[in-house]
Amino acid sequence: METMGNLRRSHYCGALRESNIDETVVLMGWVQKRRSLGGLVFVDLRDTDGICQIVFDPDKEALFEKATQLRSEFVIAVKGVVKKRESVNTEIPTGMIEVYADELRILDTAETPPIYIKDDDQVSETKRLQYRYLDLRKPSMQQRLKTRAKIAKVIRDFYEENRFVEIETPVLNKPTPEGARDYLVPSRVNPGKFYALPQSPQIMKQLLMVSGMDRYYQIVKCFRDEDLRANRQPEFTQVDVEMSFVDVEDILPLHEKLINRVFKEIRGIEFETPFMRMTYKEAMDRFGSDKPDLRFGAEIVDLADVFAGSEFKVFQSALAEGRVTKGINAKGCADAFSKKGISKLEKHAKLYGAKGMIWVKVKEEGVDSSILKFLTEEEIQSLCAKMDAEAGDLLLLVADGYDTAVTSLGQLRLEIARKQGWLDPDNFKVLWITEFPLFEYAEEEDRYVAKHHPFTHPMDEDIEKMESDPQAARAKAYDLVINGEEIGGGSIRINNSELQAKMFKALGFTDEEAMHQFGFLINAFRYGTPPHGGIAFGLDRLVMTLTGTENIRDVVAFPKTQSATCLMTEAPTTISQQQLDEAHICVETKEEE
RNA sequence: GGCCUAGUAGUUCAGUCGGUUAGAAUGCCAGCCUGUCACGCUGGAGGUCGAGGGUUCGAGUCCCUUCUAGGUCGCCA
Repeated sequence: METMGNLRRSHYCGALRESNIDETVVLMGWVQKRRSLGGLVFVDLRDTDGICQIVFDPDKEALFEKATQLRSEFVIAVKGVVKKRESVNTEIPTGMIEVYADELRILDTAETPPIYIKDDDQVSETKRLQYRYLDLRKPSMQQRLKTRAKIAKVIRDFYEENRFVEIETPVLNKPTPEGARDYLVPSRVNPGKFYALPQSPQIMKQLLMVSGMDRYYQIVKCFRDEDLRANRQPEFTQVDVEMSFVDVEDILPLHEKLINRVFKEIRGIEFETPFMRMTYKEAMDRFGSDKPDLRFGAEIVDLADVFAGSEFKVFQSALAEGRVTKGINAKGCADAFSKKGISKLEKHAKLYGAKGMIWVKVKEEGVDSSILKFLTEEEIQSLCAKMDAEAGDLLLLVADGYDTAVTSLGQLRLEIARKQGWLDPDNFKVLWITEFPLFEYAEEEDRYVAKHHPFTHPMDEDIEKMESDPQAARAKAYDLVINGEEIGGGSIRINNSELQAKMFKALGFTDEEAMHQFGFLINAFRYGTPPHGGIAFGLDRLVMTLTGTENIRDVVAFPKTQSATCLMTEAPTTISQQQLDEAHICVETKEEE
């Protein structure tokens, strides 16, 4: 085995160009590929910056012999002279030149890697996660991690310029029964007691406003012990922000500047300001979602008028029972979905609670429909007019409760867009969703819970409704949505003890319960609290959007599987009895039945 | 907790109605090859068909159970 000795890297592999011709360089990296032509050996050398071709000439006998021993992923140092290539490779940036080796040191050998180390691999997620350190050698993975770091830097610079102070908040916290499940940490010195890892630094950042820190930000890990999704990991990174003496109109414009700065730096894109705003209600009405994807149309249309006098039972009973009839127009899709395709769409709608789905195909020769025999000519005319339908369009209708109808139609809209390739990853549509409901009814608990969190300020004109009509009370809460993904969200907080007490009461907390859970915050608020509010962005999702990937694992160096395990380290694991004893934990093992 | 998909060579996959010794590509190993860059040519090695049980003369294939990975609903204040 050889060492670097006095050799030191002079250039990164990917950096060499024709301007370096005749220079003597030292490169270090991994053997991507060795091509031996018998009398000539080529090596593609890879480092974090790119790939460069090395040539070994048989005239230098010992060197040549050594080069033939090279295998994939050997780590080597090469000293040589940059020369213009006899035959260029236009596929790579360094394709005009190559390095004629004078010296080769094998710094480490390597076993044959269990997965391919190239971007167009087809290796399963399981293998990639098991050998993550090899997977991360791929240029695309390195690029995404670098982009992630750059995004974080742009964000830090922005907040520093705007008088924000980055402050670290505790990782070991008081557990909160509200909200997501906590990850718990036992305290050795306090037998039987537990910390919780932060779901978000929410309360701490509000206390920093009470402290007079004025403007806080932090790029911080948060933890939620909930089931995973393509865009959800149990630990994730939040860009967490809080500001004093502000209202909604101060926070949104400032963060439009931030988003524009990030998109400009990373993608060269700037959005028109102010960003589009849409109320929660409008988003639900038009898109059946509080995170609408505006890259395509097919908006939800209310069809109550059209079928007011319908003979069709489903529409009749819908009308009678206070349900709604709504539809979307999938432009030009009449021929895109066969009987089977439409049946799949209906199945998709049913996933979201719809009891059924009606389809209408508009064609030159007339309409075809699953309920054709129930439709009068007048209704067809009226339907087509209302939905702006022309020949070639596919109309999908759902008659159901409001929530089910708009949600299932909103999901159908997305499913069709996916199938039809309407979702251009390089087309960005950004908007704010505002005026979220303050409360949400939790059926299993039979009470109202905070839609955002219990410190969210109601809209000034809706304060009365907290008691009189909780369902209708709106909050000073907002989400930033890009291409159907919730990128961030926040709210103005309550800064008045009386209003906070009213809020806890509306949520069904007794004074004792409120004091027990949030006493320190309630106490803090007694000593002068500025009006304040904030926002938090999901850094992982922002990076996903900017790098055009749909899976959060692509932007996290060492992610967890869907069952929240790490295939590489095999965390979590059982621990020794000694560790359990020290933590004062007794583990119950289920007996085999 | 529910639903859907997948699990066969190091890797990615094919494997028909249950029937001979489970195939391909790629990777790997060896030999040949002086301008390759998906190098080429020749040859070779490589399999607990995720695991367990069942049906059958016979199971990669059918049935049951289970594990793992992915997607999703619930969940994610």
